[in-house]
Amino acid sequence: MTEQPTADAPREQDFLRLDGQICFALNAASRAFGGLYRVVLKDLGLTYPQYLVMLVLWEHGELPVKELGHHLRLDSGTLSPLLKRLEATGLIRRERSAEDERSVHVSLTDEGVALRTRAVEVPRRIAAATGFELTEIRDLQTRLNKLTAALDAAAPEV
Amino acid sequence: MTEQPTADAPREQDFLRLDGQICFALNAASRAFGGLYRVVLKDLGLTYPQYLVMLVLWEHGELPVKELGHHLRLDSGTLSPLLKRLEATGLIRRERSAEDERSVHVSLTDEGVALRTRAVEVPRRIAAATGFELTEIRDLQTRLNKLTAALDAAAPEV
DNA sequence: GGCCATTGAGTTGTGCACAACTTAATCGTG
DNA sequence: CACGATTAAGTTGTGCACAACTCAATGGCC
Repeated sequence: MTEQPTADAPREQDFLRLDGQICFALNAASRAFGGLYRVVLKDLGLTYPQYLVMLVLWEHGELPVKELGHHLRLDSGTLSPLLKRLEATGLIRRERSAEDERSVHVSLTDEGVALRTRAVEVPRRIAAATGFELTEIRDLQTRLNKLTAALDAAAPEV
Repeated sequence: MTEQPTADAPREQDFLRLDGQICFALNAASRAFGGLYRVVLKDLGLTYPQYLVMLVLWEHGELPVKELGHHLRLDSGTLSPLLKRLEATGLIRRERSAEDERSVHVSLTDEGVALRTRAVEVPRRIAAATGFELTEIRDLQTRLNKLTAALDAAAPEV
């Protein structure tokens, strides 16, 4: 591995510079989005993770917690309390499955279904705020998904 | 604005699909990185946000909390307890400034300085795990920084 | 000099992420 | 059928992110 002090191959000491860390750029962008969503979602009475849960339910309808977690990459440790809060606000129902008593099915209440019509505004408001072209967004998204897949694949062997 | 059902201009109902949300891709990638760092940083006894603080201190030396927060986009509400934990592990010192008693200066202990030699491994192990070319990483990073800047600029007016 | 707005840290409360664990239901195999 | 392994959800504990707040120090301005 040849390492010369160029833009593409930084010197040894540069590896620990904060502004050279892709993860920090990712983290910062993610939090910046969070701030934006917090403002936009306030009207709907949702936090950002709660909004993601609602997206999945609007798209797929009733689902066991396990499936929900698969879509969102979240485990029951995160979802259980979050779903309880959503149930408390009256947007979803949680019911033990009759066929398999281990599993809990999550479904939308009428109120939860109704919220969708108010939520269609959200993506457009967010997209407008980024000021990015849609093609650029899609491209970025493709790369990020590739990156996530690579990280997931690498995780077990690190 | 013309909207036709092509790949670049999805139909109305597709706007609420989870897999169409750039923020989710970002969020997922960020958490996937988090999992990787958790494993790698375990040896150093650091969490990922603590590692970021150490990066800034290794790069800039002694800094007031305010400056640290500026680099990391974090406020005192997040930093104060985090810095206390780092102080408790003996990696940093926190000292009230003599010139301005409102401000607290954060500096590295000998132990904190020494940790750097063990940390130089981290970025390479992470980079290896991504399996991405360095140029691709840099490109992605540039776009993310642009995105973050756009979001920050948009935030006040949303 | 006196007064008030501003500033920097810290505290409190809420919610999320995740590891480690518990509990109960189900499955598989002899 | 019995019994150990597996599975799904939930609980507990730690740490981070952030809003809203407190408190003390500072600075500006009359």
